[in-house]
Amino acid sequence: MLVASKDLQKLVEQAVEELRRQGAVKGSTAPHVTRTKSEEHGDFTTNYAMVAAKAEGRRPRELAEILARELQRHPDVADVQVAGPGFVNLRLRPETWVRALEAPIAQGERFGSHAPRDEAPINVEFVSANPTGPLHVGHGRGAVVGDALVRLLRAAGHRVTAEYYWNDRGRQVRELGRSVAIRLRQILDPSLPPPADENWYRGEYVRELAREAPAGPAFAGVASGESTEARLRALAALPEDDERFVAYGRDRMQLAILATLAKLRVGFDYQESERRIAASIAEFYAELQRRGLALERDGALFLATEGKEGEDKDRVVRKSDGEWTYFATDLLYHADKLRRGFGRMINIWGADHHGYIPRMRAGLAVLGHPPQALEVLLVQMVNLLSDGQPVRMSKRSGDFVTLDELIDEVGVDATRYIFLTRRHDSQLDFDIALAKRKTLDNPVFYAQYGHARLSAILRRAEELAAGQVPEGARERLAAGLGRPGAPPIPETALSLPEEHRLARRILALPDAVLEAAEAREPHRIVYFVQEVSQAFQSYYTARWKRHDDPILPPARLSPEELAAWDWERTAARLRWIRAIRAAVRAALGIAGVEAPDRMEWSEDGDREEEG
RNA sequence: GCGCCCGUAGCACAAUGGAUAGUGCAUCGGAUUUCUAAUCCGACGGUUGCAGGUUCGAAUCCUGCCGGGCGCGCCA
Repeated sequence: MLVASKDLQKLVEQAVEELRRQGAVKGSTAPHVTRTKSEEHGDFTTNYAMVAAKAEGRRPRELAEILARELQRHPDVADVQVAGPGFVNLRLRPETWVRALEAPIAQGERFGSHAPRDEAPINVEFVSANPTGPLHVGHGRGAVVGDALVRLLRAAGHRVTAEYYWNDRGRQVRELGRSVAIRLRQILDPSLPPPADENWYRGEYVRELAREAPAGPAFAGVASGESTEARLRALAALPEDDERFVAYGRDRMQLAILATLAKLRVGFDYQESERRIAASIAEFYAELQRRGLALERDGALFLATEGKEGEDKDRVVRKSDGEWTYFATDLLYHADKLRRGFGRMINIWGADHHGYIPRMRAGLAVLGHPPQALEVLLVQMVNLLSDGQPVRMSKRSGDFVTLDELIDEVGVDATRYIFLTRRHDSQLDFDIALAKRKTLDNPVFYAQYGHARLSAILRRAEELAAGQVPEGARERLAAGLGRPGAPPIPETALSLPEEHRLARRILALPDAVLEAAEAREPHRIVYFVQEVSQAFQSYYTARWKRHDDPILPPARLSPEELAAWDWERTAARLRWIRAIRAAVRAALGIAGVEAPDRMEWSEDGDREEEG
C-alpha cells in the first residue's frame, strides 16, 4: 500500500524508468518525492520536471505533463496535477488512507518503527557528568535529549548503545574525596576554619556524604564496631588525600546520579570508566610517539594535531608534571569506541564545550580515523523560570536547583516533554509554574489530555457495547473496537475531510521518525504529538458543538433515536480513533512520556487560581 | 584578534533549496445543553538583521557588514 514517502519515491522512479524505456525522456536525472506542505498541493509532490528540465532539454511543464500521465495509472492514485513552475502533485484515494489505518492498529506502540538495518551500530554517549556532585537542570536536558535520541534511532532501525563515560579519576574526584574529609572534621569540631583554597566542594550534599561516611563500605577496615562517634573519629584521623575518601565519594555520587537518571527513565547499556581506559594510556601514546604522531617538547608530550580539522596547534596530552590531560584519555576512549565496532559516535555535550570538537576530531584524524565518525550535538542552556520570572539557580556557594528537585516538583513527564520542545541547539526556557499547570498553554498537559480523551471515548464505547443497545449496534461497536469476528467496516464509512486529513497525518509518523532520526532531532516527535492532539481536539469539539454528529450517541437519546443511529459510521470512527491513539502512544513512547488513559484532575481546583 | 553557533510576527520557536514563510503564547472578538470539565473557532500580527551573489526557485547555500551568545590554558 502506498502511504510512505519511500513507496511514492519508488512509484515515481518506476514511472521515470518506464518513460525512459518508451524513449519519452533520457532519464538521467533521479526524481525526488516529498510530502506536500499544503493540502491544496495533494499528498505528495515531486520537483523532477524542474530539476531535470536542463538535462532533458525540455520545458519543465512539458516534462511534468508526461510524468503526470504516467503516474495517473496507479490504482491508489486519485489524481495527478501539474502546478506552478512544474511541480507534479499527487493525491491518493481516501480509501487508500483509510485502509492504511490498519498499520497503526496492528502495530500499536511499535507503529512508526522500522526494520533493523544492516549497518554498524551507533554509540550515543550522553550526560557523562563527573561523579562529583548531583546532576543539575542542564544535565537533565542532555539526559532527556540523549535518551530520546537513542529511542528515536532505534525506532529508525539503528542498532544503538546508550553509554555513560565516568571521569572517575583525576583532580575533580580527588577534590571530592578531600571535601568529604574536610566536612568530617567539621562535624567533630565545628569551629575548625575552612581551607583557604577554593577548589573543594562546598555543597550541602558533601556534608551529607560526610555524615553517612562511617557506614560506607570503603571504610570497613577503619570504622568498625563501637559508636558512630568513635567511627567518625577514626575516619577524621585519616589524611585528607586518603584514597578511601575518593573511592567513597565517587561511588556514592555515581549511585546518586544513576538513581536520578533512572527516575527520569534514562538508562544506559554500557558504562565506561576513565580509570579503565587510562590503564593503557602510556602504552597508547608511546606507540604514537614511535610513529612520530606525538612529540616531546619542553618536557611535555604533544599530539600532532596542527593543521587537522582547523586546529592551529599541537595539543598537550601529557603535561610536563607527568600527568595526562583529559584530552589524552578522551581521545583514547573514542579510539576505543571505534575499536569496539561502532560506525558512528554521537556525543551530547553542553554548548560551552563546542571549542573541544575540532580538537577531538583532529585527534581522531591523527590516529587515521575518519573525523566525521564523531558527531557532537551541543545542548544549549536551560533558563529556569516560574511564571515568566527567572528562578535563582544558585542559592549559595555550591548549591543549585538540582535535577532531582526539578523532577519532584513538576513530574517526570513534564520534565521530559518540556526538554524536548526545542531543538537541542536553541536555548530553552523551562517555566516550572507552567509545567505544573493544567491548562492548554502547558504543552504536556495538552498532549496527555488529548490521549486521555481518545481513551475515554473507547472506554465509553466498551460500556455501550456491554449495555442495552439496539439490533445490530453491538456487532458494529465490536467491529469498531477491533474485536475478532466482527463484520468488516467499509472504507467509505469514514467520510469527513477532517477525518481523512488526520488519518494522513498519523500515517506520516514512520516518515517523520526517519527524518527526525536522520536530523538527530527528537523534538520533531513532540511536534508530531502536538499537531495530532490539536487536530483531534478541534475535531472533537466541532463534532460535539454540532450536536447532531458526535462520535458516540449521547446518553440522553431515546430508544427510537438509538435505533436510528448510524452505527456503521460510529464503528468507522472508533477504528480511526484506535489508530490515532496508537500513533500518539508510539510517538510519546519515543519521547519517553507516558500516555495516560485518564487525567487526574486536582481537587483543589487549579482553575480558581489566578494566572 | 582568531574560531564556532545564532539573528524569522510583541514573546518563545517551526519550516530536505520549493509553491501564499507556519505553530503556540500574548492581545482582541466569538462558540460551548459535554463523549473528561481546563475544549474549540476567528481576527490581528512579517522587507526572514542589512547588502550583494549562486539557482528555474533562497529563511535555508556563498561573500561582506551589523547585532547577540560562546569558546580560544601544560584547566576540567
